Amino acid sequence: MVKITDVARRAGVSPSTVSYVLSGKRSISAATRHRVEESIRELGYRPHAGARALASSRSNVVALVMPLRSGVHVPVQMQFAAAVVTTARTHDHDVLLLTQEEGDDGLRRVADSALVDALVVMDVQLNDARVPLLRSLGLPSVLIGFPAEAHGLTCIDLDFTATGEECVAHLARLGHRSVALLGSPPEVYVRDTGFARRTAAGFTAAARRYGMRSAVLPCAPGPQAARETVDRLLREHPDLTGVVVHNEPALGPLLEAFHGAGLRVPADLSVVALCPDEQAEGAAVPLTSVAIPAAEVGERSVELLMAKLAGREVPDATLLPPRLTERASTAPRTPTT
Amino acid sequence: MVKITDVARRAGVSPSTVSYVLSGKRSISAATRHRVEESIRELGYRPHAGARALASSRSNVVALVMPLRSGVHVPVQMQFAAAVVTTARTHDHDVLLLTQEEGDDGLRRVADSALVDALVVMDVQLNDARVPLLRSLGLPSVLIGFPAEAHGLTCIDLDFTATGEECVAHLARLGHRSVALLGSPPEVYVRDTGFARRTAAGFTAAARRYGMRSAVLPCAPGPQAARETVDRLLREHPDLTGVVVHNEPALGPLLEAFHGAGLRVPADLSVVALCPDEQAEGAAVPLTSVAIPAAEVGERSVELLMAKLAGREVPDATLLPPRLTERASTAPRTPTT
DNA sequence: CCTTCGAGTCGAAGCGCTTCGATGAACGGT
DNA sequence: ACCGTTCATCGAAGCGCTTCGACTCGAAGG
Repeated sequence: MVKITDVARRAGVSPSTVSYVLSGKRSISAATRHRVEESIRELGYRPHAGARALASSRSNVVALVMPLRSGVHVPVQMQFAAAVVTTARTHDHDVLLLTQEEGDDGLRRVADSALVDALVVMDVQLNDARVPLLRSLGLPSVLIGFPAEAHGLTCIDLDFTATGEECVAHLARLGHRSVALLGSPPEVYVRDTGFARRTAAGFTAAARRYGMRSAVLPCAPGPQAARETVDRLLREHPDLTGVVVHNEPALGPLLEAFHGAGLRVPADLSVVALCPDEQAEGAAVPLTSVAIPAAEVGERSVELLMAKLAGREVPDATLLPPRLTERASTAPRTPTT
Repeated sequence: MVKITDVARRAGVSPSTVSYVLSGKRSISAATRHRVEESIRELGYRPHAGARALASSRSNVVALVMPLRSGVHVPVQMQFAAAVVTTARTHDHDVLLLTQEEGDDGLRRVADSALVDALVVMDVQLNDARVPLLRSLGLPSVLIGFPAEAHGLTCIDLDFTATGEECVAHLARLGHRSVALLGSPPEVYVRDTGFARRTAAGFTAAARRYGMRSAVLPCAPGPQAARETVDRLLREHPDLTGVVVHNEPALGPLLEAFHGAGLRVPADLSVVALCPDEQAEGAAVPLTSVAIPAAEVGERSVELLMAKLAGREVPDATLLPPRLTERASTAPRTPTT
């Protein structure tokens, strides 16, 4: 194994000089830098990560805590993870993969043992048990999603309020006057996720602003539940011409239920979905949709982390603007006779 | 930060004794062990990972190299990754996530810098450029999949030969006499993956053994290609009653093409798929299938790695037996009039 | 011309842990 | 009673790196 003293000897300098060439923390003459860099290349030198971590109290590793078993759409998680790894690498950091399973202890372990020097925590819930822990850990962290009490934490997510608004705005532009949001099953609203509520709030507020009639209905997954939801929707809102679906697993069944009810998309009903692009593209009628910008979230979270590690101030909350992609499922309202 | 000397002082022993309690590498009296463990608990001591790595030249981290952008079914990859992380944790190791993108350099980097002490490499291709590198790296590694020249490497995968055989055996038991394997697009056979060929070999050998007529056809993805493949298949093998599909993306289109050709599954045609269970269950007619045992592969690969790290001998090749799950798409051959 | 300063470099002191050899103590065998 | 063993523990020497203070030298400032 080649070490820093080997490089130093070959370049005719002291080990500390080599270190300074590597870190750039002190000025080095061009000539010396050159010789050192040459020696490094020739010897194929790589600093020993452990030694470095010990001496500098920086491991250059960030932890990524993933919900490896959750209901979140898996390919989206993957995109996110890929973005985190890639971005971390551009900042000379590596990524340690932790699962939600290990829970609190896992976080504490990697933090206390100085295995990592920052954390990215995915899938944060409204009342996430890890939040107090993260506060006390003394390591920079970024949360994907917003807990109820986010003060002093750095959080990032799609701006679901704006997403709700944007979907309504799109339908408004197309002339729709009566719209509905089909959301998550009731328990989700109660239990954990802030985003369901935020979407609904944006949706409702925008509808009011545009002077549209609007409704918000929860929807359980499964064809049976979808049919019931659609029945109820059409009964209670016979003039409905636009819906927004914020419920990936129920999306397919709902579309079939619309079909079953004799509604053609988009002729009779315009549909906007909140779902991954693949899903939107794969539907029988390609769906106008807003996707979770997973790659962007991943990239930005690492960037926030790096900023914090560098001692820079970062905003507590980062909300990424929704991007609505128009596809075939939305059309101007056909004036009903 | 609490360190080993703090624990030692509190327990009234020397640091080395604490270390030996932790590692179990020397015998310690029950009384002393007890006092030390108590102190550790009370102080909340965690050894500094870097210091440990430096002193012991073991980082207790394994690298997982994932193809984060590839065509491999993503949820299956996830399952695999989850199993790797979980199993690694049971052996007191953590997992560093690398992407294929970083390529050779990434492997060399984490190896040379002693960031990790072993590697799990997914998605190994027949002529994988990383193979020579892995040989020269001097770290234990486990490959998921088999390269052309696997000598001296530890590889693990589903036993595709046995899988081909098992599918045929299943159809044979049901009385089928003429079967076909619909495989990957032609380029796959040529380019990279050994498993396509191995499945075909097992399939053909078993068919011969059972005295069945058999054919192997490649199949490109997409509805168009699927229809052409099915047309050709029925034309060339009019007596066909069973097919095995080893091509996840083409599976849906193929089923539709069968339907379009007037074939009912399983009444007219029995279908066995090689695909994830979710996909098999989600089909219109739930498919009899063999799944890649991702979780098992992940677990076993880490176990192999740990054995190698412990200096134990491990087999070069580990082939996991296929498990065929019967669902609705296969049925006894209905004797044609 | 002497001081001051900054740029460039070195030496040495750790960072927190593991591990090796050494040291006692206890113990059974003769 | 003595010796060889084994068991339990300690002290000290690193592991390979970073970093702090100190030093030198030439240029700039008075």
